[in-house]
Amino acid sequence: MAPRRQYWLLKSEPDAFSFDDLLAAPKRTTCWDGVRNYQARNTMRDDMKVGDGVVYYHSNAKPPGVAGFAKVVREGYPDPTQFEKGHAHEDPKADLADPRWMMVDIQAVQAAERFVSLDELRGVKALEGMALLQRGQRLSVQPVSAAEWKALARLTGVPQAALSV
DNA sequence: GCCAACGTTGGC
DNA sequence: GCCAACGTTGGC
Repeated sequence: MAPRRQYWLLKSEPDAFSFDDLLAAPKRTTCWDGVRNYQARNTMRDDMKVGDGVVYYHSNAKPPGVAGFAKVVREGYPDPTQFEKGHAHEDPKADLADPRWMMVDIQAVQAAERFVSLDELRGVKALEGMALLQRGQRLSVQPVSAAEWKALARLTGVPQAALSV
């Protein structure tokens, strides 16, 4: 039996790497490096599987919101930037033999037909319980339920079929 | 630029 | 192991 597909939300600052940047990337794919939070690391290392759906969220944007959808194309592996001398994400305590920070690769699937702002998300009943909308939630990698995924597809004007990759 | 919320660090 | 100080996130 095929494992059940799961869904995740990844935050990115569009000034640094927007959904359009992902669409323009080779194979519309990027590695999700730079995450330096243990909970987010654990999710990428243990839980994100090839084929899982990814909601691409623009944070620190005007306005913040959902810009598109992607999928996981490679499961957790060491983030090389932790070992790069002078790199902004270098971690001097990281051990080559036992890397501390992990990342996944994601590939763009479909841009939102309509960008849906955080403000609008907050008004949607079906999204009440969404991790993103909980007070004090700052994680850059978060779970999304199947029901939330469906609601987000509807809100962004993207047919379910386009996302059932 | 402000600041609330939260995570990490390091002295003890 | 506590907890104050500090750093970061991210909406506003």
